Formats: sequence, structure tokens, C-alpha cells
Amino acid sequence: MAGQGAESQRLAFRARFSHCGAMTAVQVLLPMALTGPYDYELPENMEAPVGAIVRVPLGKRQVDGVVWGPALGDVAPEKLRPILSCHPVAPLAPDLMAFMDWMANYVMAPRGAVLNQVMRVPSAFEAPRPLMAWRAGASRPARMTEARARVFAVLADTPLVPTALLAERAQVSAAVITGLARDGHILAVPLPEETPQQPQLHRHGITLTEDQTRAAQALAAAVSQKTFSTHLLDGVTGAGKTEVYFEAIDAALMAGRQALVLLPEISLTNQFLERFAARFGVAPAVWHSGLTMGERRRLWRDVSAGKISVLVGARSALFLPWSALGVIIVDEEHDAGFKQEDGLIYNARDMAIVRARFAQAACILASATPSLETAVNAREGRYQRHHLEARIGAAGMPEMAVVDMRSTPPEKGRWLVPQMIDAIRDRLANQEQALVFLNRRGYAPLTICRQCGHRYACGQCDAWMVEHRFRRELMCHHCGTVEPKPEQCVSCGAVGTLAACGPGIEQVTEEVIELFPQARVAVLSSDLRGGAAVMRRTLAQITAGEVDIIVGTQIVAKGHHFPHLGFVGVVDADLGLGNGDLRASERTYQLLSQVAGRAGREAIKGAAMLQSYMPDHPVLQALIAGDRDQFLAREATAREAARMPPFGRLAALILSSPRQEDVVALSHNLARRIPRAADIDVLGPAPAPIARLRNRFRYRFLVRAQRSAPMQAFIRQWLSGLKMPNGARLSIDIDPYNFL
DNA sequence: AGCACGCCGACT
DNA sequence: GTCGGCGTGCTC
Repeated sequence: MAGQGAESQRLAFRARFSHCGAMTAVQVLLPMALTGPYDYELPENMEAPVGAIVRVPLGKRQVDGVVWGPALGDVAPEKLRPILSCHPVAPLAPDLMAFMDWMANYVMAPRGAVLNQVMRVPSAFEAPRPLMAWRAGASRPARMTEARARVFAVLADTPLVPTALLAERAQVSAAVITGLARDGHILAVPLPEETPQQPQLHRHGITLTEDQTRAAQALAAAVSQKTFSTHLLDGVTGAGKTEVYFEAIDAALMAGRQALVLLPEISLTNQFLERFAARFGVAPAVWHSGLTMGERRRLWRDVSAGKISVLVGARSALFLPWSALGVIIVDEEHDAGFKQEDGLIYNARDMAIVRARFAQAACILASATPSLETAVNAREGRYQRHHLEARIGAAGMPEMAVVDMRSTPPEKGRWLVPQMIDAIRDRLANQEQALVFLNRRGYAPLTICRQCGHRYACGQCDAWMVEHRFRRELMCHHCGTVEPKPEQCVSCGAVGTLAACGPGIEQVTEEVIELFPQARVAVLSSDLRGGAAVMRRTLAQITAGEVDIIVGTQIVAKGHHFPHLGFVGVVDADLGLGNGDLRASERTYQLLSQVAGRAGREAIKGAAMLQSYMPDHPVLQALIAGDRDQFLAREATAREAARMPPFGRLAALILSSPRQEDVVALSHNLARRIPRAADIDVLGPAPAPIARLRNRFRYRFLVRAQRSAPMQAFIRQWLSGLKMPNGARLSIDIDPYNFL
């Protein structure tokens, strides 16, 4: 009976595929940048539905791919090779496949390149090898040595023990265990697979405010609907956004669905994990690039099998084979870290919304400083907006002030103005911590010879070498090239004439130590020696109050609470303004507001001071007035006038080649064939903002389209039949974020 | 992405 | 005379 049902199902299924005589052929998408899917023969005795992960021959190797649908039939049937096997994992869900198709079309990448994101987990698809454990057999060895006796003692105590644990508990080497196993005195048995611990629902640790309750209820209701919706959860640092979206996660779990939290930077999530554990009783699964292959494989399978209900991850977690996604939360929605810039170019925040749409899930964008795109989408009603009014607990937002560096400059060769120094001194006297912020790594951004004026530039990029005095190196921050700092000038040979121009974080640290010799100073920078371990220890010291002054770059802005921090001093508030980037103002506002928001959380009334040569700049004025919405409104007006995003759409075409003549010729060639369209125009070609990167010369076109215009189709038409010179590359960045 | 085919410089 | 450099093109 059951067999008959299965058989008729099988026939019905095969009937959906096209037949070439007696042979069934299917279309298989391979996870590589090929032009399209290939047709393969589905052997008579093999089940491989749409979405199935199959092994196929390709040339002389074997690769894994996904059955995408019935055969295209564009290749002669006799050329088709048979599928080798079908992996025993659940087929990819239709919503994931639809998402991949959509995304490939949108970002203008081969579908295989998108599939590659999903299948980048080697051997995740093969039958899982169960973990083996030892149990005592019936026989005992004739020679019962002391070591062997200890093994049996352990096994008598605990019946099933894996090798490593058994060796440790019995204090024996692996040789003792293998010896016993060989003679059949102990037996290997598969350990039952353990299911990941499930979060506990409705475990309320804290009471929500009225604001939070309202937002939480609305979000939970949206998640329970099991339909697609997009939300902006908007509230200043400390307003408790996390607690609110925890309730949305709770609602997803209640509905038997999965929750994904995307964070821009996964390396600094310890505090997040602790808060999650406090709320749900267990830590969520974590997905990031630093996982071992075994961990990735296990997570991939557990997500696919629905065993994982909540996962926190970097952008690539979007491509996990979610079986019942209920909500995606994009925390720090405005963060540029969501934009993937190499390989497949996409914005994970935007793709999260689309992924949610295909999965009929809710998507929640959370930020204290929403991006202009998101703010406009919320204003125009495309997203539901949930606003959290105030900070919880103490003192409200820090008091902000700008100091005019023109009227009160720092001492010669120094970077901190007297007011800043006084403010830090006051806070230290009050047993509070102070943060000195400069978003520039290294010692100095430019090294110059005082004798001959030679400027040290990267040999492979259009960029200055940045001095890192601690390591006695010059480094290019674009390609990572490092060279030792020369003793004498490479140009004129003069000794001791190299001068550091402009401050970097290391130089400011020197100054702080000289100014406050008695203070305990900690540095937080992404290129710190010691890596994540040192970073974690430093953060722990700061939290424990064992540090007086923190000197930090960008990373201090992200997701960390400093409970004793009373004051934030920004060394160069102008950095990033006026560099011609479309988003310069927006980003500066976001960054400075985020950094300033670190000050004054628990019992401390915080303050922030911004050093600037242009204190009247609208961005700085908006910051000290604390008027985010007015700032966003003014930005929106300017962008609308320029038909720039989000009121128009952009795409960047970057042409590059090791030979400058080739890029120039290619860009002229392209410029000649720009199609005409009423609602789309093309700017350029112009040398790209970094005109040389990693020894490749770069030119750029910008495509500017009206919101409703078929921009991708326009670009496809433009590029169709294009002959690329040798070694030249063309990359398309839809919705570019960085213009520098 | 791999892997082979193919056509020009330095080696046993 | 071959070994091998990586440019070019194909994989159902």
C-alpha cells in the first residue's frame, strides 16, 4: 500500500520532467560562475526532485549541484551524462531557490555564483558520520594491565564514551583503546545524535517599558501572521531595541518557525550572546567565517533539518537552507558592513528583505541611526515604523559640544585641544572613564621626507603608505602591503628626515599617555596585535573599570557597552566629511552619533566633545542639536534634487586591467555604445576613486536610473556582445555603497 | 572554478 | 631536442 503510493508519487514526479525516449533529463545548477545550468540524465532508479543536491560528472571531476527543474533541452540528449548520486539531505526549499534566481538577476551575477554562497559548506551533503563511542564487550583480555583495567572502570561507570574522552578519563593513550578494540574486548557503537538545546519561550528577565511593549507587541503580531512584512525598529542607543526584537524572536519560536539575526560584525558579539542567553536560557547558534569546517557542516545540516531555531550570523547566514524562517532581524541596519564588496557584490540588508519576502517572513531593520533609504521607506509607508522614545534607566543622551579648532588649536604637533584635555581630566577625577576616538588606524596617514618632500605611496595602489610605528612598518590600508619603515629616505638618502603627517590612533595614544601619565590607557583598534583574544581581554578590563582612558578607532562604535564611560572625545569630527562621497554626511552622522552614544549609560550623565575645523557644518550642528530626523529630512531633500538614492537607483561598473591602455580603450568602447533610455543616464567613464588597486588600473561608470526604470535590463543590453581585452575585468555593483 | 590544450623561452 | 610558463576555452 505504502509502496504503491510511493510508486505513483514517483511516476507523477517523473512525469513533470521532460523525457527523451526512455531517458529522463533534468537541469542541474552548479555552484560556480558558469553561464547557466547544465542538463543531466536522471537514471531510471534514482529519485532526485527539484532542489535535490546531486553529484554530477563535470569534465573529469565530480561536483555537487542542485536539480533546478526539467531539462532545458539545449544540448543534444546523447551528450548528457548521468547524475552519479543524490545526497541524503532535504532538497533546497522552493523559496530559497526562488530567492537565488531573483538575487542573481538583481545583482547581475551568474546563478551559479549565488548558489555557491549556499553550497560553500564542503561535504555537508554526504550522510553524516555518526560520532562513535566505546562500550565494554563481553570478553576480557587475558592480560589485564593497569591501563586496561582503568578503561573498563571508566566504561563500567559511563557506558558510552567517545575515544578522546575515554583516553582522558582512563589516563591512557589511544594505543590502549585501539588494542582492546582490535581484540573485541570493547566495541564501537554510534552515539545518538544530540539535538541542539532549544530556547525557552516566555522567559522574561526584565520588564519592558510602555514604548517597548507597544513595539514588541506589534512586531510579535506581524511575525505570528506568517506573511511578509518589513519593519523599522528605531530608537537611540540604550533604548532597548534588542529586548524588543527578542519578543519578535519569541513569537517566531511560538509559531514553530526559525529566527535569524544578522549583525554587521560578528566578532564582537559576546555581550549580545549573554543577553540572549539571559532571555532564552541558551546561547543562539552563531554563524561566521571563523567557524571550523565541522562546525559549519553541523550548523548547515541542523538549520536545514529545522533543529536550529535561532541563529546569529554575519551576512552569509542569509544563504543557509532555512526550512521555516519566521523572522530576519538586521541589527545596525545602516552599517556599511552589510555590503559585500568582493566576489559576489550585494547588500545583505536588502537581500534579507527579499529573503524574508520569499519565505513569507517578517524582516525587522533595527538602528539608532537608520540609513536614509530605510528612513525614506518608513516615511513613505513601505516599512512599518516602531519608534522607541528614550533611553532606559539613567541620564538620557549625552550632552554634545563642538570645539572650534581654528580659535582654540592644539599645541604644535599635538592633536587634543585644551578643552578636551580639561574635560578628560575632570572625568578621571570623578572616577569615570573617557574615550578618545579617532577613526584612523596606524600612527600617521602619510609619511613624507622633510629633506626632499618624497611621499611614501603604495607601489600597487593609489594610496599613501600609513606608518605603524609600533611595528616599525609602512602599510597600505587598501591592499595590505607592508614594508619596513626605512632608516633613510628611499628617494634622497637623507637619514632621520621622515616625518609623520596627520594623526593616527597610535600617535594620539602617545599624546594621551604623555598628558595623563598616571592614567591606565587601553587601545582598541582592529589591527591590534594579538587579535580577538587581546581584544576580548581589553574589553573585559574596560568593563571591570580597570581602565581610565580608552583610545579607539571605529570598532568602539559597535555594539559595546562601557558602563563606566562618561566622556567621548572625537579627535577629528571632520574626517570623512567633504570627501565627495554620496553618503559622507549620513555616515559621519551615524558614526559620531553612535560613538557619542557610548557615553553615559548607567548612573553617569554622559558628554561628548567634537573637535572640528568646520563647526558650522550641518552634520555637526545636527549632532549637537540631537535632531536626527531634521538631518535626515534635509539629506533626503538634497538626494531627491540630485535624483540620487533612494530617489533614484545607481549601479557602478568598474573596469580594471593590469594595463592602463586596455582599461582606457575598453571604457571608450563602452562609452560609445551606451544605449539610449529616457529614464536612465550614464556618468563617466572616469578614473575610479582609487584609480589603481592591487596593481590594476580602474575606471568607473555610474548608471543612474529612476526608481521604476529597468536598470539591470539596460545594463545587460549595454554589455551584450562586449569583447573584453585580455586580463581586463568588469564588475557590476548594483546599489553601490562606497564611492571611495 | 578547475582542468586541458596550446604555443613560445631555458634546461638535461 | 624536451620541460613548463600561463593565456584561452570548455565543462551538460
